[in-house]
Amino acid sequence: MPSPATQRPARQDNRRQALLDAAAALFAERGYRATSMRDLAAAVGMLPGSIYYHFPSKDELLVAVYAEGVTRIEARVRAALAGTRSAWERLELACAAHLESLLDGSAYAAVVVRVLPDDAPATRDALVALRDRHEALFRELVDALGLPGDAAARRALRLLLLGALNWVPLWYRPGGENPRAIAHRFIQLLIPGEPR
Amino acid sequence: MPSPATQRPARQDNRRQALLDAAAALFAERGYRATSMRDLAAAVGMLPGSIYYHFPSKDELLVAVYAEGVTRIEARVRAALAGTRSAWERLELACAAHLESLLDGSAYAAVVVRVLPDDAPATRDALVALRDRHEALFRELVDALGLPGDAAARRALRLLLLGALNWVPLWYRPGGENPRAIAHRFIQLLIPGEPR
DNA sequence: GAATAAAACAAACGACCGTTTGGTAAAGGA
DNA sequence: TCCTTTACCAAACGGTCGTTTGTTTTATTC
Repeated sequence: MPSPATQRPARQDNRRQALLDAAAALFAERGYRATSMRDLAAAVGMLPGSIYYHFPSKDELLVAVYAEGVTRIEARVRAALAGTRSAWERLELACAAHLESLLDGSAYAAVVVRVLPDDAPATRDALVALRDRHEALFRELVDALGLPGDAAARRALRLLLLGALNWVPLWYRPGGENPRAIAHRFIQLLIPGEPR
Repeated sequence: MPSPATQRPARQDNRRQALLDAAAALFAERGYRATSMRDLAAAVGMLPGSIYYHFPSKDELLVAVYAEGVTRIEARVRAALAGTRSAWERLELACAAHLESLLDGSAYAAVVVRVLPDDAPATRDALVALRDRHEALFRELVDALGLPGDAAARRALRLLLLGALNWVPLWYRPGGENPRAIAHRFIQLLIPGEPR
């Protein structure tokens, strides 16, 4: 018989989270290849070899950070959509939440757009699958707009928007417009039939 | 007295171009850090140390490739704009030319969006300056649209568009819509006052 | 054909890489 | 108390990195 949950060893994988956090910060700041296991070990105060008690390889560590990043972005976007609103409003809120994840948010989210799947070829498929999972959410939001045109047109809108959003970290400076304002501007540019 | 131009040593820097070409191809395909000087030397059939006769460092080599990439994209965009047309048509042609550079075109252009300025920190400023030079061209095109709204709105449109375009290589597959069609779809999504 | 410069070779430099191995202190259950 | 598991240290493994140095080949010029 399995022991009750309260008896589970509390000491298990204490530093795993610290490692993930440090890896996310370093990967987001310097990139995957520019971050060495020695950098990471120094950041959490252990020796390089000790990392391998918690993770089997650097690649697996990246996948773990990446998965956590996608999960966090998704959660933030879903939370922003909690109230039912108009389709365009929902899309704007999703964009704002996505952007906030990349810019204000934890380093995990930044890794998802900073580290390209080809940076760690062995993990390519895993990373792409994670990325697709998140993009499916935007597919729903765009489909809900009820726009004219075929599926290819909706796909174009989705890719246009996600590309623009994911590129923001390359030019964003904390002094300027905040993520919410940027999302609002982007959506305003895309709402049709409002010639003003 | 300087000798006439016809007497200038024709043998000067013969393989420099071959090196640049190979570097562009490798940087575009694998990224900057994933490409070693030994990979590059093997690609052009020389020994690693020989590269340093033509370029003082790997970083400088990247800057040279990057500059050539920006120059080629710019040239292609300007060529596409040769005939005078409406402002929106001009913007669409510029987008199509930009996309064709990234997708069909030489590897030089791909390096400009594949390699991020932070991948080689010492060259950051140089790469950013080159990128800005190219973006100024799009600033002109967007300003020429005569849109309502302030400069910040025009800036948002420019960054939205360039971000979306530069992200295309991450999802583009040769089988689907060609660069020209993608540019057309993107612009259609952005032309205001056409509710259909 | 000797002198000169261009362009490459051959070999190594020290530093750093991801990872492995074997040992060890400390905590928790029996 | 003994014993197992957890979590780490200490030290090294082979390999690759960007780069330097000294020498040699190759082409051009006088």
